[in-house]
Amino acid sequence: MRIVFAGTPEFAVPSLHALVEAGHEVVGVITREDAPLGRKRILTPSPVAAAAEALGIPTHRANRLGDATTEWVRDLAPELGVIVAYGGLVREPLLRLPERGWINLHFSELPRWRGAAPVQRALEAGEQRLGVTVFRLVEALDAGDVLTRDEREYPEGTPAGAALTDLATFGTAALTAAVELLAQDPEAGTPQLGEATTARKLSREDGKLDPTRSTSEVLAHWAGVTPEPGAYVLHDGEPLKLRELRRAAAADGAGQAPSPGTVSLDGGAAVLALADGALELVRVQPAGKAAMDGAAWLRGRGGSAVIS
RNA sequence: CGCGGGGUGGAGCAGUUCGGUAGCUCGCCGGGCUCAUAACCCGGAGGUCGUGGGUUCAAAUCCCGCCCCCGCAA
Repeated sequence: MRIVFAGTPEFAVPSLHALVEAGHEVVGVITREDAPLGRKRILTPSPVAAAAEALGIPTHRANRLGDATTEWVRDLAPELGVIVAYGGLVREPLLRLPERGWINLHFSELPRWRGAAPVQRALEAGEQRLGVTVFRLVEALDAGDVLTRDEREYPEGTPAGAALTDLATFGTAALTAAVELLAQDPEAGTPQLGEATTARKLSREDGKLDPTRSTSEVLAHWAGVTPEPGAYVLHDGEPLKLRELRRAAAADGAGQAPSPGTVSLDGGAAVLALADGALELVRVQPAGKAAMDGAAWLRGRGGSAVIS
């Protein structure tokens, strides 16, 4: 099929590759404009732009899908539009430009977690069974008829970054299957059933963990915001990023449990006491410092600390 | 010139305000104790204090330049 593809970050790249490998004619790629990256603000093309160039596919870079983009797409005369994590909405008249419309690979089991950060929000909510849904794009956000779906289980504490990377590849099967489906039946699709929830974009404040909550809750919260925007707690009023966390071996029940928020050395590991258990701070990063072992950080603080 | 923190044996820190013997918690090496241990005891190696210059009898510490790392912001 003659396809125009829209996507931006790393986890949209496997979809682009899958379409090409499935033998489809990807005639153009839309991606966000090159953005200044890092402290040195080096202007960098998006991962999808880089992938498209490597494949020899012409790109169109825009931060909004407006008239210029619509004209560009019109000239390509695609049969189908495929969008994966582009970072912007497709509206009329661009939406109805391809004969068979647009489809989107979304990283949740729609109608749950519509929006910008489905994997992060699902993990944050403690879900470990994550899904992908390919659906037809309509004007309302993530609300169109469903073509294909799939799902997969992840171990507790799987960070969002790792889950997303995995789903990005896992989801390509559902994507290419959906394209097949549309090739055979242009009217394919079934309405989304069930209650819709929204996956709001994460801000930096969303990364603040609460040590007064349960071990499961804190671990799920950590997983949802790792590596972006990054989980942190406060120590002496300064943020302490928690790069790597895991459940600590159960302490012997005999001793009095330290109050939640207390970090102490236990068998060479930095262990954070919570309401109903403890987590090991495997790797931490104080503000202004490079990441370091949790135990090393704690030793440099005299062997104990209190965070909030 | 966006704001800010930092660079001290292998790791993490203190020492810098107010210049005057290189310190702490670990790790490492050797020995001891123990049924045993990430426990304990004894001993040891390892540092041009990021870098270049300046001030001084004397600089990790004060002054100036430069390099590198990181947290924010974008």
